[in-house]
Amino acid sequence: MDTSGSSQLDSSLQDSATDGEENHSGGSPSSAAPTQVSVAAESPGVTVVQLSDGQTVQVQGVIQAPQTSVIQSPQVQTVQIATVAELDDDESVTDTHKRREILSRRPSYRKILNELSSDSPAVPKIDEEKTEEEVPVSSEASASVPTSIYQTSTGQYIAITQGRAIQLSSPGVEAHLGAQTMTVASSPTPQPGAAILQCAAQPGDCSQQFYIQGGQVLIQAATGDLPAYQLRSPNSSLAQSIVMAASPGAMQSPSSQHAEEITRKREVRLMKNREAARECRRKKKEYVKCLENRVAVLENQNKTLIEELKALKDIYCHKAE
DNA sequence: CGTCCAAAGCGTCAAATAAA
DNA sequence: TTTATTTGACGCTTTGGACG
Repeated sequence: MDTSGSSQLDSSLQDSATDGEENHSGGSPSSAAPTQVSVAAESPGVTVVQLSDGQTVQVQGVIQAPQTSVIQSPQVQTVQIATVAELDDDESVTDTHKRREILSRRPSYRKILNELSSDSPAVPKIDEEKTEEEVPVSSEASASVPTSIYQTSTGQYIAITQGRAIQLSSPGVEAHLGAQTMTVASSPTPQPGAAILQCAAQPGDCSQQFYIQGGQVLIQAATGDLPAYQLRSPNSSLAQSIVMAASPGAMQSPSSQHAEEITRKREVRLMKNREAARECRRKKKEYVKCLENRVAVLENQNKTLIEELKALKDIYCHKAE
């Protein structure tokens, strides 16, 4: 009777967790070893969670149990905890500020998910640099056979051919006329000095052909008139940001070069932030999924415990009669 | 088929926080 | 202290479904 209940609890927890995992590509954080906590429902909508190290936190609004839990189990419930939402209202500030205060106190998704995955090597760490640009795609129309094809996050295709030619294809980017020179500081390649990239317009289409000295790999490009790129050495996974040293075609005066420098820095900053925002949203979605999984697990757990309690009450009342 | 609307996504800014 | 990173907020665009 009671054993069936607990086994059902285990299986339901497992089912719920694996159901959620299907949504994650690289493995769910919820598959990580759980943090040992004890849970007590203090007030409706607020759950007080005692961590194993004695720290007490409040989790708000995860479970809205219709009944108050009355089970005083001798054994500590083990659940996984994803985050702590510390919600201290302060009437002395404006609503916007208050909201911002609350939200800004929230730990980063990166930290939360890293905590969840810290004990499970199968779960990839969040801060690991993703190399999704290195997913090969079908070879495009190129005169020489490309040895590597990369897709940037902006949808551009970069093909590196055997002859050290880098072809950048993007429907949205106009071809730059003339040659572009990019300087690379502290190149990891054996080649001394700066790497030179030349960009020549392809008359037939909007693609660009880059010739690179030193065998480095262009791995990322941004859309826009003044893109920023990353170079990666073939024998090193360490990417380095590079910048356009000259705008296409024209030599410039120092003042306009300064303006160009400012514009370029801004472009690089915007591109970085763009990528960061994208990544942040991805983390947030993952985090929300993780919480939803946890809600499902805890709801199942609550339901099972309520049923168990009811059964025990029945037995007790039967004996008393 | 065109219009409306809600949801989702994206880029940017700004503030908070972390790291150097 | 300075610089880099993270993330909420805001406005805009895109997308998909409902409706006439």
